[in-house]
Amino acid sequence: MRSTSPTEAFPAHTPAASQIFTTVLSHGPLTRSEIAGRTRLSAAAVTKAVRPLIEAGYLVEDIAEDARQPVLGRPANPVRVDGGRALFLGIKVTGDELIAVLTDLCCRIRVARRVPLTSREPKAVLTSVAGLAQELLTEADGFGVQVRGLGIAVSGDVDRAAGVVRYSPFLEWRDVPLAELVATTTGLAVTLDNDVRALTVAEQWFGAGVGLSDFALVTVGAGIGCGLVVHGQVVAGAHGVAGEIGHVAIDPAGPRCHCGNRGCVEAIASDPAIVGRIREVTGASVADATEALALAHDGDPGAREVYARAGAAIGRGIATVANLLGPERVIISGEGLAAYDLFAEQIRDAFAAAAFGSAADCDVQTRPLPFEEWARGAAATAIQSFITASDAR
Amino acid sequence: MRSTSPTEAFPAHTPAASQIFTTVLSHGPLTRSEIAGRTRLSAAAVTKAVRPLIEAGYLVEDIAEDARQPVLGRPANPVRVDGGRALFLGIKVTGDELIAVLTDLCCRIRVARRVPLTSREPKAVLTSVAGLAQELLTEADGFGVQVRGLGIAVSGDVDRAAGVVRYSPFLEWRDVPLAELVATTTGLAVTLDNDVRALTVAEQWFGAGVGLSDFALVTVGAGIGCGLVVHGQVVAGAHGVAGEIGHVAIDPAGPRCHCGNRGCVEAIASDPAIVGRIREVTGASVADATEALALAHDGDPGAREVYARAGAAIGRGIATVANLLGPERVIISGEGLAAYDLFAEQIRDAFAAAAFGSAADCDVQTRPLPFEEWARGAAATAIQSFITASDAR
DNA sequence: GCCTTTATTTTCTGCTGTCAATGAAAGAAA
DNA sequence: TTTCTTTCATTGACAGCAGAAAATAAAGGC
Repeated sequence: MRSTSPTEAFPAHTPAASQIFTTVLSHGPLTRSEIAGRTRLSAAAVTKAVRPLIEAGYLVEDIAEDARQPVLGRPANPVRVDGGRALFLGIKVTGDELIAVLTDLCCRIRVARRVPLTSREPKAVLTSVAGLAQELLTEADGFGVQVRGLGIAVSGDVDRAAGVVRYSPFLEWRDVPLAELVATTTGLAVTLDNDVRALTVAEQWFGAGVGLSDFALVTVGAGIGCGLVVHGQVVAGAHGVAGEIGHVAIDPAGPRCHCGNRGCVEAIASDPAIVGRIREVTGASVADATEALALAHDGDPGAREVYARAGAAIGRGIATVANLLGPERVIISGEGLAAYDLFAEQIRDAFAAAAFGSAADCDVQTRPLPFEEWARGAAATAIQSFITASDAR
Repeated sequence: MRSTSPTEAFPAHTPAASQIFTTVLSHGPLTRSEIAGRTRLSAAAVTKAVRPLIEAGYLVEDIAEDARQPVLGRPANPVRVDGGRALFLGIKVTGDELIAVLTDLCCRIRVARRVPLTSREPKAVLTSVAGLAQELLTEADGFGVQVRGLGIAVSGDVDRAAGVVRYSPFLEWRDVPLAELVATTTGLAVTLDNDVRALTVAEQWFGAGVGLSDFALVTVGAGIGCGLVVHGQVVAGAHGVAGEIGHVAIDPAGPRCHCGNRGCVEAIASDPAIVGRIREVTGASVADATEALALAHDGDPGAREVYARAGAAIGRGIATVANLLGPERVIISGEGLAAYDLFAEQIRDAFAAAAFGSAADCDVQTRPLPFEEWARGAAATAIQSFITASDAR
């Protein structure tokens, strides 16, 4: 009794149904008339599209609504997504470990797992991924619900449509058709995407990007990444590269970056850059970001100065994005956010100084990023694929 | 017998018809089956959508096709847009003059005019614009075809949907509802847009951006501007600001910019910046861009160096766009292109150095920009409005 | 019990785009 | 010359989606 029995398709064949479902998915319980208003569909169209979704169990009516204030007229009947109706897997592949989550249809994490990666060879990674997927599928059996898809997130140049990792520096891969490999091994519908884009999808559907047609997500940590949503769609770039805020050069006199250039944001504000610079400045033997952070929190002026410069670099990078795209919001996230108190002020100041005109009106937010979040992003892409799969266009 | 008699609507009520028309407009003569292939519609749908467009005279069949090579099967019957079926006006408003063109439906310029602006007061500008429009309307009478729309392009923060100039530094305007004012004065359907975005629309529909879903247009001249097309749509920015490549800061030690920041691309590579810098470096009394150019072409090493630096700045700016958006193509244009031989190499070198990974695969082109081109962009927005006006969604 | 108000559903209708068959205009073959 | 083949184009039947209007439902107030 595996939970991966033959997949029945998601019953949203029309654009309207698809749009309605994602609206409810993102905006929580909504009454039919609210849905009609948001989607600009007629109430009749909503009713018709909602019915099969309820019959299939993907939507449920919230009947027991106690806390509603007495209003005039027939009380509205909110509808919400039944998260428990389907499960999804998300796996983030890094250079040295796999992070996996089992989520429900609302992308809430049910189970999380982490396993180290012993080899970066595609074959070995495939085996690990398949093993981890099997493990989570067994867990999923306990919920009595099918797992309907597996999302995989890999950093680097990833072709989602083709399911191929074109080039991943961390894994040292070129043109690995990972989606197909994992699909044949696990029997699941596999969606492969770039890790930052996957996180952006999660944010767009389930996070701080809900309802926005233009926003940016900036991740700070071992690298500096950026996912962009323009016109309501994640930007993928004509050549597979987009959102490389880490390699936006902000200072020709800055430190050399591993990309060969000088003064990239990543060469100033990534964890390794900060650690290296602190070592250089203070002479202390700082091993990693945690120690660097501790030193700065201890009040070491040299270390604090390094963080301040990093913050300024990030702020300038964000301002560049804002100047070019004019997003409604920028969400800053990532492991590097642990040092937020050390560079928050500089980010804001540098952003405010470098943002041009009303680009400065852009709302800059921060969001903590638990380690499973990357894997959750992968799961979000799987959910997205599942929902839009049956959509003709 | 004014050519602005009551406007009959464009007979493309369905998305398919609209899509088909714009495809033919951009890609020149196409047979019905080619249209079906490009638009991914069925041949039947094309036939049905094309008929009313032919009946209304917007499309015509190219019957006299002599140069066709003998092919098997029934000869294809190409269809093209009858440019002469409708006329449009485009007016670009700068700080000290108006540039106006009369174009046909294919955005080919029929008449061009330039008049100096004596005052920047909204009222005075309105009078000048209306007068110029009337003048061109009279010209249009000679063609015996109606003028179906007027496009106005203004630099600064322009809200196209509302038809309002939110803020224009050159004109020193704030919240001027220019579209409505001109519409009531001239009786024409008026489309108001930012100048660079207008130029981008022209490029997208009639220029080097045809068929591309992601490209950037960079204009070099008195300012450095950038129009972006992402996912097939011109980026407008959530707050009305987008494409401000001129205020991307590339060097914290660079010259101060009028925006208050340091090292903006515009502070290094705009005409005034170049002129100022050449004066500073060479001590020569250079009055304007033309003299600066002459000096550099005479071989003055100081002047040439200034142009080289400008080229490098532009190249870095373009690389930033490419890193963030991964466009398929970047089109460089603008009056500043007159100096292209002086900085072409630096643009390419700086771009190649600063573009990350396959972002460097982006095709960087240059296109001369005659002075009427800005006004033609305005006309293009009017054509766009005319065609999509009847489109329900 | 009736009215008002708001939410939802039903019924009907218009319209779009697809399918499959048919017509048209060539060159090729008999 | 006649017939075939090939490719384009057109036609008519049809399915399906979404909108409009009207009906129905579910409250609260009187």
